[in-house]
Amino acid sequence: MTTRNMEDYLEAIWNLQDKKGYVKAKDIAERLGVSRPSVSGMIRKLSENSYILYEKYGGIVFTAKGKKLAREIKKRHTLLVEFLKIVGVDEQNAQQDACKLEHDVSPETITCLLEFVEFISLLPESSRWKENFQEYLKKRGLLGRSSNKNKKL
Amino acid sequence: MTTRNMEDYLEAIWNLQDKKGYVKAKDIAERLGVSRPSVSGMIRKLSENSYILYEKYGGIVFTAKGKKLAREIKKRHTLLVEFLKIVGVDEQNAQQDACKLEHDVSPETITCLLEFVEFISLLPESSRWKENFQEYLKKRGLLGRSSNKNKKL
DNA sequence: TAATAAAGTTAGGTATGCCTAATAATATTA
DNA sequence: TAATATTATTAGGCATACCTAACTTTATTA
Repeated sequence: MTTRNMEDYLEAIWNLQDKKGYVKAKDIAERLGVSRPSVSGMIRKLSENSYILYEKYGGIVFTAKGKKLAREIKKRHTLLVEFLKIVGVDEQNAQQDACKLEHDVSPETITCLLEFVEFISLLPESSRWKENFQEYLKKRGLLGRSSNKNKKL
Repeated sequence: MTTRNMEDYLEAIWNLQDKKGYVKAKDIAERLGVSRPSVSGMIRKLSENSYILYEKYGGIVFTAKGKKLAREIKKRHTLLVEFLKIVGVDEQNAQQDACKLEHDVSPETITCLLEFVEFISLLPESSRWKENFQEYLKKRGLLGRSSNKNKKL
């Protein structure tokens, strides 16, 4: 099994690979806000569990297993962000929350959220669902804020 | 600050208090699927942090601070369950997922979900939003299953 | 009330994951 | 190429949270 932390590292590695074409321990550390020794430790662990290939002082490459998992995590993340935006969470918060939530959503819930997002996107223009919801949020003064921290729970 | 674990224990205590009128370490252990020594440790911690009042071999009582937090956690949980059910997650999965998700949702997202749930419940009968969504799910064969584990991510 | 059972605590150990300080390897550049 | 700077690793420790085994306290009941 993978821990939430292993998933975070895998996702970070995936994103770095995507963005820079290669992955350095130092960059992982920066991205996750963690010390380099922590990264070293996790790299060993991910390597021992065959999610990545690694040799000391060498480069990091996904195994098939690791790639598959990283891709799933990434998809989960993207889906969550999409969903959160639909219900009115702003981009930045959506990104942050997705990172935290993505470890805990069950496959059943993932499926439901996926269906929900699709359903909304497939609604005919005439339904104006999104517009109505946005209207509703606006009326309640909840749109276009960067934070609602002080709102009632 | 509270850890995710402290929150879980506080919620368990809240629920037991609610259901039985009193709280025994043994019941907490059972509810959380954890050993009695683990409960002892956490009780000490919660007590040291003034969430509960406790004396060795005695009863457990919330402080004002603890009660406030426990109530918030509980509300968060209820909201998440409500929301998950709206998007088609079955009761049991909704309960389980809510337990895991409730620690990570930001206040802003909580607010949005709350608005969403309210918005849906306030829709006029004529909109038949829920029915349409259920219809959609049914067509895709996703309703009334106990699990969708094998569905695509 | 004395023996037994149930509940709670302490002691000691495991695993994850983080940190700083010190060391080793690789890269850079003088 | 030799000195320096960068990057990565190991060593040693801290905090959380869990466990089992042994012990203590409280409750039950014979």
